[in-house]
Amino acid sequence: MIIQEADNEGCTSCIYSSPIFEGLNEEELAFLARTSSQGFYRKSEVIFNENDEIQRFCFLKLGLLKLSKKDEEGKCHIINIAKPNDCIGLLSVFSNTRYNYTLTALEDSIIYYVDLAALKSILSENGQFGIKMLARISQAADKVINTTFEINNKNLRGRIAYILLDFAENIYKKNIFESPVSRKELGQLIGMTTENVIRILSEFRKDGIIEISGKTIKILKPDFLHTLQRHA
Amino acid sequence: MIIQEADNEGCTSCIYSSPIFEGLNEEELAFLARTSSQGFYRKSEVIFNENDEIQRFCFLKLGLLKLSKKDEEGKCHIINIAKPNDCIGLLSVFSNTRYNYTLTALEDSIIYYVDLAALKSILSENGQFGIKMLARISQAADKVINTTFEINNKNLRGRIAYILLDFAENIYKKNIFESPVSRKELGQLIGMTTENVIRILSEFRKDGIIEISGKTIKILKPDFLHTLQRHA
DNA sequence: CGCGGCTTTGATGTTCATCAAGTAAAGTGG
DNA sequence: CCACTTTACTTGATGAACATCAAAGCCGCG
Repeated sequence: MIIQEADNEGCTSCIYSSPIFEGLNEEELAFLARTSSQGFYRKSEVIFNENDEIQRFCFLKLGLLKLSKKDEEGKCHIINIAKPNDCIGLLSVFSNTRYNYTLTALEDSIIYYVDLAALKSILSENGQFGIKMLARISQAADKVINTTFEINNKNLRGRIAYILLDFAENIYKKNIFESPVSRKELGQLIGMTTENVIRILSEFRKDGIIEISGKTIKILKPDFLHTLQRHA
Repeated sequence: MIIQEADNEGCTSCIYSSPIFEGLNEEELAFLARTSSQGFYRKSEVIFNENDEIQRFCFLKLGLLKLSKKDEEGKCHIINIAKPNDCIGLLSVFSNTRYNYTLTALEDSIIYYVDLAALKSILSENGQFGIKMLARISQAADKVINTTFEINNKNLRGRIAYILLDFAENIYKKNIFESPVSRKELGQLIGMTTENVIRILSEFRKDGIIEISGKTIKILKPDFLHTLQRHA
């Protein structure tokens, strides 16, 4: 990982252009930019670990990340996949001093860091900005809770259908894409064993619902997946 | 349900004494109190429904509530149980215009309502208060996410152990208590069928781990439940 | 007092995890 | 760059855990 200081090219302008900081005035933006930095991470690099101390507020500029957590038996579960402009660890930043989750890059990623104290100082002066942050945090939490809810109420076929559609519709906006995660990680994401992920993907392939070649997945019958997902 | 206006006895002082509004000055508290009201609900009364419009910020003064949601097949799931001073629907208030969940009283309950616009106006002026709200919302979300996570990773025995300990340790702070929910609701809360809830409770009773008489549950061997909960 | 919902127990069946075993791919060190 | 090791992927067979179905007693409520 490489960290660049704030004054280098790119970083300042990214604070300025981020939708997260929309509504802040020139002075506030400049103040934030002075305490900010950016990190470049390669695919599969760990950005922070469960239980690491929270020092900075961070958000994803480019790439794709996974938020994961180990259960009592040491088995890993993926809580969420973060897309650009998602505030990462949003759920812990204001309430905890340590992360509840481990953050790992699924693709090469760029992350912007803002000093927490600086952010809080802006927040304490600018209530409107605070309200926006409340909305943002609230939405992020809702999303995690809802996704978990939906996945839990589906059988295995429904879960695979759900996640394939999620990738196609929300992340890649295309019916053909490279899966950002391995079969094993897919299992960790939707709560099933690797073997069953593979079995059901194969089944969908044989049934002509999808095409698979390695990590590339093409959805041939999205409507069919929608039905599966809804009913199961 | 009965709604009392702000100026009646009790309500104003409750805004003043609530930990949620700690740190607000006299003027701010008075402003909030002017737009506030309280509602009394009987056990099993519905306070709001999934998809109702959000008009007010509310928090539980006294009693116990359940937050529930129906899945696509119409099956009900309990997302969370709210205790006094929990901000209710906290997860939707700042991001949505409608509730994601249905709120129902599990015991006779008193709820305080604060006008959302009034709250936002305070928030926009008082950034420190906003930061506290961020922490609070963040904590509430964390709690829901963590609980769901833990329950999902346990087998049925572990889930029953978990929820019995949760009631005993976090809600009633006693090893003997009246279950606030029916067997059916227990199932909805920890994701299992009513039949299996009953089966496992009976098993625990036969094994001398608990005593049951109707809704009254006495935990005889809490250590045993802790072990069960951890390992399964 | 009778009806509907809650509770309980037993029998049955399905879904899914686990185990096993083999191939392919990807990373590692000499 | 090749041998080696590890990790990912795949398929099949088995068994356990859990849901579903059925039936009967219980309780509260109108």
